[in-house]
Amino acid sequence: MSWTDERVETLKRMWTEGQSASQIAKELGGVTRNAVIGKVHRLGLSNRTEEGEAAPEAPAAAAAPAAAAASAPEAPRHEPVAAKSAPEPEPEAEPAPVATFTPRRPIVPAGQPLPPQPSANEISPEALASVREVEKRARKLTLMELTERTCKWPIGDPATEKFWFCGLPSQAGKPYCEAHVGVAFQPMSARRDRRR
DNA sequence: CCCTGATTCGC
DNA sequence: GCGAATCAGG
Repeated sequence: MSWTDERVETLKRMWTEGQSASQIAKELGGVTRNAVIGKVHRLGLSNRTEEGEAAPEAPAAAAAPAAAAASAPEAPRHEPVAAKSAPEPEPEAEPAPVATFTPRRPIVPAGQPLPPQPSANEISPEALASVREVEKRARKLTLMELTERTCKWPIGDPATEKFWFCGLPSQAGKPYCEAHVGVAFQPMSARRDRRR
């Protein structure tokens, strides 16, 4: 493969959009991410900041909204957590900062469709027990250690040091490990004849 | 371990 | 010019 005008154009467009080198390489085909990065440098566009602009813009406050937009178009409303002792798993509440930060309107590969959002939050005793057991063995990953195959269930209070992500192997295509999938995705039947 | 971009250097 | 190998890092 060679760098035809068309391929270079695609490269420029995607790079400007904030796509990663590997994503661009995948899109183009026939090249590795190294080739893409090399080309990017030769083209002199390694600096992704727009021309002229001297505004590096701090991503500080933007993190949460960005994550929400990327992974959960409809962020579920949280019930105020009753007791601090029991971090009360939210029904499929995406941890706010989960999405990887990428600049410039990246085209998010589209995660899994969000499961139905149960309004009630009733969890089977078995599932709860399983979760408690699993959370003892949590890998306690930090945000940046999360990958597509690690459980992203948040554990603890984000406002304190005692906060981490489960990190156990996630179910294929799911954001959580088996135990947390069990509490995050509840079949209607499980909640059916429960009353509060 | 998964990923990111940056750099080097033989081709 | 090209890009694999390597480096540095989250």
